[in-house]
Parts: sequence; structure tokens; C-alpha cells
Amino acid sequence: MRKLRKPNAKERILETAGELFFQRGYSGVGINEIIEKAGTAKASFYQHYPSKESLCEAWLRAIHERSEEERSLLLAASEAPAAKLAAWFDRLEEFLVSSGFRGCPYSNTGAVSDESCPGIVAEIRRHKESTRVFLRRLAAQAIPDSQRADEIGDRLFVLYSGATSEAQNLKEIWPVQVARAAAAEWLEP
Amino acid sequence: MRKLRKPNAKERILETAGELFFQRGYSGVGINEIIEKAGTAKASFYQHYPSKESLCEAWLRAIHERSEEERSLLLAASEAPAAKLAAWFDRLEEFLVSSGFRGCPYSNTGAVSDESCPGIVAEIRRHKESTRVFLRRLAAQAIPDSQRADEIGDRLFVLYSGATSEAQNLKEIWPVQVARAAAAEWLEP
DNA sequence: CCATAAACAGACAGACCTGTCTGTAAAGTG
DNA sequence: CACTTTACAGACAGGTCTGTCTGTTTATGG
Repeated sequence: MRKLRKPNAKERILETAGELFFQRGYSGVGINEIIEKAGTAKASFYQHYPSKESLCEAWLRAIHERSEEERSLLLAASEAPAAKLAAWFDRLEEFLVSSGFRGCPYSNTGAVSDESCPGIVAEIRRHKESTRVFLRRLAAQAIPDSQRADEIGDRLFVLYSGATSEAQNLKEIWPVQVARAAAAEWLEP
Repeated sequence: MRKLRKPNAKERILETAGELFFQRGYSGVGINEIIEKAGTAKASFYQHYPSKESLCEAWLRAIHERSEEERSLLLAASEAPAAKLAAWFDRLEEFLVSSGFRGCPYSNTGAVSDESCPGIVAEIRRHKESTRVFLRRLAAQAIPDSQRADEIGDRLFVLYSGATSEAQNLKEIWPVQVARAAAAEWLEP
């Protein structure tokens, strides 16, 4: 029986864990399943990640960085701010539909994490605050009054979160469409 | 050693489980802890509830009925619709603060429940749809055009959900205040 | 007073969990 | 070829989980 050694166990683990955490939740997936699906040994896992919690942090950090890139591109684009916002909601809609309405990875993870996982909680806060900043900047591109722009940005943040959450709970897309319509009204006064 | 028999084991279990499920999440609490804190025997538990899942359903049903009562009272009150809505957000704010920003029990439970728990998922949908209807009715009291009232009711629903969710994630109250301000604007055009 | 229902106590099975450990095999590097 | 790094294989400990089972005790209604 030949034993082939595949490189990049760390990345394979992160990739696999990401899919599983997203689909079934952090608490619903075990290390054993992750390493089995990733095709690695348990010893390899603990060589790269000191614990399951640290793997979760790495996952959240990874998807945070990907979304940060997208947002930078969108902010710098030459479209009208309202069009950018609409495109952003379009992306959310496509994401939710194609992933089976699994909702926001951060909120889902936060629902099962308390003060006993400070690293995870910190990643969630970091991402959420960053989302808030992004939406404030986007609002600022459409609204001259900076105080009003911050207020609208915060509203967009809350609305976006609710759309994601309720699309997940109801397995329906209308919350996103309702949110997009409301957001559009805020950006063209 | 005297063995005292306490009546109403079923209710004590439901009460205790409700607190624990709410504080630490459905998946974070085990039967053993519930019966220990409730002061009952395991056999007593399984005499009343066939499974942990059925206990969770009973819990969600119980808090759903309590909130339905509150909503009926609020809808029937003689205040102005905008005042009712403000009062509703006030209640949400107080609830979140006093409970340590634990968020929405339904959304939290939904984050760790998939198609393997159909009863739980059904309870969540039922409550969320009922919340949507409540807010549509409240909107209808302020907005004559029934189509517009439904649209605003749906927006209120999404906004309310986002406020609850992000207050939980950030452990801050401003999402609720932002949502209340936005909601107020919708109700006085 | 006796029969029955409801609650108690707690052991047990069987599965799963995280994390540790020992040892081996393959690849890269000098 | 020797040496080091990386990955594989899998047993193991120690714990938790749900759910079942046996048997005992208390209260209540007829």
C-alpha cells in the first residue's frame, strides 16, 4: 500500500473547515470530520493549528480579507454610489441563494460563541466594525453632510444585517429585496 | 436522608431550559445540566419530553405565545402608531441590555439548526412570519395605502432583525437606536 | 387503605468530542 | 547519501453527550 504525501495540508484544512463551518456551523463540525474530508492526519492538523478555536479564527480572518478586497474595489469604482450599493445587494442576494441561505458566517459563529472564545468574538467584532465603516464611506460618496452620511451608513449596516439574517431564517430572498429598496431611497434624497 | 418530591417537574424543566438555551444557545446546553439545575431526575425529563429537540420546540412555542400577547395589546392600544413603534423599540432595547445582548432566541437557535431538526425550524419560521404580520399591521395603522403599509412593515421587520443581531455581535446598543430613528422616519412621511 | 401516577436516584450503553502521543513514510536540501 | 521538514496512520486518554433502563419513594384519589 503506497502512502502518498500531499503538500499544503494547512491550506487544505483551512479550505475544508471553511466549507464545513459555513454549511453546518462551528459547533456542528468536529476536528475528525475536517481532517477526514481534507485528507490529512490529525497530527498534521495540530502541527498547524493549536486548537479548533484557532482554526476558526483563521477561517474568519481569511474570509474577512477576501471581503475587504471586494469592498475596496467597489469603493474605488467609478459608478454612482447608488449603483454601487445596488450591486452590493445584488452580490448578497446571489451569495445567499447559491449557498442555500446559510446567512452570515460571523453572526452564525457568534451565536454559539461566548466569552470563552475571546479570539473568535474579536474577529467577529472586527469584521462587523469594518462593514460599518465601509457602508459609512459608501454613504459619504452620495451624501455631502458627513454627519448624515454616518447616520445613513449605520442604517445601511443594520438593514443589511437584518436582510441576511431573515433570509436565512425564512429561506426566502424577499428580505434582501426589501432592504435594497429601502437603501436606495436613503441614498437619493 | 429524606427524598422530597417536588411537583411540576415539567414546568421547572421548561423554565430552566429556557434560561440556559437563551444564555448559552441550544447546542451549548446539555440535558444533564438542565435536569441538574431544574432539580429533577433524568427519567422525569424523558417522561415529559421525548427528546432534547422537543424541549427546544416547547421553549420556542412558549416564548412565542408570550410575545404574541404583548403584540396584541400593543396593536389594540390607543396611542399613535408611531408611539407604539417607539415603545416597541424601547422594549427591545431594555430586553437586550438586561439580558446581556444575547440577541434573538429564534435566530440564535436557527444558526445551529438545519433540516435535521424540522420542528425547530418550523417554530422559527412561524415566529418570524408572525413578527412580520405584526409589523405590517402596525404600519397599516399609520399608512392608509395598504400596499405601502405592507412594504414599510417588511422594512421594519428587516430593520428590527438587524438591530437585534448587530447589538448582539457588537455588544452595543446603538444599532437599536439607529433602527428606531429610521423606523420613525418611515412612519411619519 | 390501597392502587396508581408522578417524581426521584443513578447506572449504563454507545456515540462523539478534543487533544496527545508514538511511530513511519515521503519529499526537499546540503 | 545524510539530514531535516512535512505529512501520514492510528491508537489512546479523558471527557461529554443523548437516551434507556431498573428500581425506589412520595403523593393523591377512590
